[in-house]
Amino acid sequence: MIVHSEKALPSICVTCPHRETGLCGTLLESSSGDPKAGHQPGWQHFGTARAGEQIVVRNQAYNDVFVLCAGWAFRYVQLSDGHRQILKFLLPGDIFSAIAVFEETFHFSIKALTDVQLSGFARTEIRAKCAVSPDVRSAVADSCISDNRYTTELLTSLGQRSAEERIAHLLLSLLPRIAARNVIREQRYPFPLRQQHIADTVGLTSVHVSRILGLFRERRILTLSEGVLQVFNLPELERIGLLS
Amino acid sequence: MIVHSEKALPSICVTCPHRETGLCGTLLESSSGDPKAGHQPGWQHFGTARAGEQIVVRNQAYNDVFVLCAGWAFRYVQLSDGHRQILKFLLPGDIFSAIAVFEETFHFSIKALTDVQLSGFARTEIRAKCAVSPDVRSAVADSCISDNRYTTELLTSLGQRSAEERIAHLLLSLLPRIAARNVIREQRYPFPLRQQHIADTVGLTSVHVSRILGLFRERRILTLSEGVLQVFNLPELERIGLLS
DNA sequence: CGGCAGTTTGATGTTACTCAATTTAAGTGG
DNA sequence: CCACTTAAATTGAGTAACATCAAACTGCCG
Repeated sequence: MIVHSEKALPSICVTCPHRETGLCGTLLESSSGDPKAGHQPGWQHFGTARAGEQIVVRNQAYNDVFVLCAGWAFRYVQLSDGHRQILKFLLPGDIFSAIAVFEETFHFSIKALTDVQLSGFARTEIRAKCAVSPDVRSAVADSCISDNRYTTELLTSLGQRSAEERIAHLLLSLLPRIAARNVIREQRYPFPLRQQHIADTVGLTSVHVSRILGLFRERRILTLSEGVLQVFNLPELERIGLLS
Repeated sequence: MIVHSEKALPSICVTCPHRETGLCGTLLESSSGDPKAGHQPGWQHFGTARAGEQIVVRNQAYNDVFVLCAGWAFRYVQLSDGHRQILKFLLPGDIFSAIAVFEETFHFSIKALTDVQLSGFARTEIRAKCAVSPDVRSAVADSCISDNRYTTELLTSLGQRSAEERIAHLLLSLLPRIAARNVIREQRYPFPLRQQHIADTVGLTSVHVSRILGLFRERRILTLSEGVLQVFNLPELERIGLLS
């Protein structure tokens, strides 16, 4: 049930910041024949944030639709008792939330996991483009759909699966997304999550996550340390985590 | 964090079937000045299903966008080992899935909880209307947004909350939706879910759900039997289930 | 009356949490 | 390069929450 097909890659903004040649993906391309025409000041901005910094505050109003250009971030909900549910990890090219095209406020917060670069596009502009360009429309719709699908999978994982299965499933869901953005050699994936992040995603404590990862290591399935996830036995990992 | 604001009521199709006067909501209204003009054969169909019947099969292609007209249904994912995750309960007026406007296949199944009546609108027609009418566009967007929001809440509930809290939260999320469609006297809500449905929604066993409901009954918070949910102590239920 | 689906209850088992101590890793400043 | 500090990961022991299994009970319908 893992969503493997990431539709090639979201072509939005992956390479744009600080590059003369950057085509800023569907959004900019669609605005006119010339990609650069999109880079008018006033409706598009670049920004950066340090690791750990909160970028988006839940229920606060924003006039921009944001896209992550570099680094990792994550959507989450912070509860009053200190608990935190992480909803999704964002990788370069991901829209913070496709819903932002229609709504001013987010129903989750967003925090930078690593140092990040991001772009903001004025909502009014995007809506205008949406009305005109089928490409933009379908880019937004696709993002909405894949969000929905992913959330559903995670929900199913939390509701019906054991700790091992949830963690395996989470890792499996991230592998293709990482691979789409990095050259992977010897099954070594750049992986900036702390065990606490995994715990907050799959609804376990970091202590328990540590134990499960220890098990995976003992069984020579994978190791996770120093920001690198190395997978030794992918079939076994899939056997554990590929719910269907 | 409960989504209390249901935007009055989705006005789509609540009253349409078998009624001369039925205005079939935004979709039909928008098509022309005359609501009845929408009721052309060929692009709109009515249907019924018996309680327990599966209406939509996951990953199967449909040409219609469905709306529930009467009765209850639910979205779910059936796993190979017999586990089932229920994603959302559908009440009269609910679109089966707003995503269906953009995609042919559903990433979940749908089953009738009670006997139901439903309408199908040809996707091509809806897309055409979408392009033309801002009302239809925003109706679809709203449904997409509220789906996303609801799924996120349930996810957070499963990931971070105890059995009591999850069940209380689920009930609280249903109350206003039921109240928007029924006259409620003495806090008695029509409530067709079996304990197994609750269990499959919040990721518990039906045995455990029974125990928790027993506790709630002992503490005079609520009773649930014979298709009726009666709430005695709403503030207490909210104290338990209103995560924030 | 018997049968069936759903609920309740009890006894027991397992999973995952909590608390706390220890180890490891990564800086930081001398 | 080495103490010192700090965040993260690991480990162990005890506990709480929830699952599992099985039996009994309820209401309903033929």
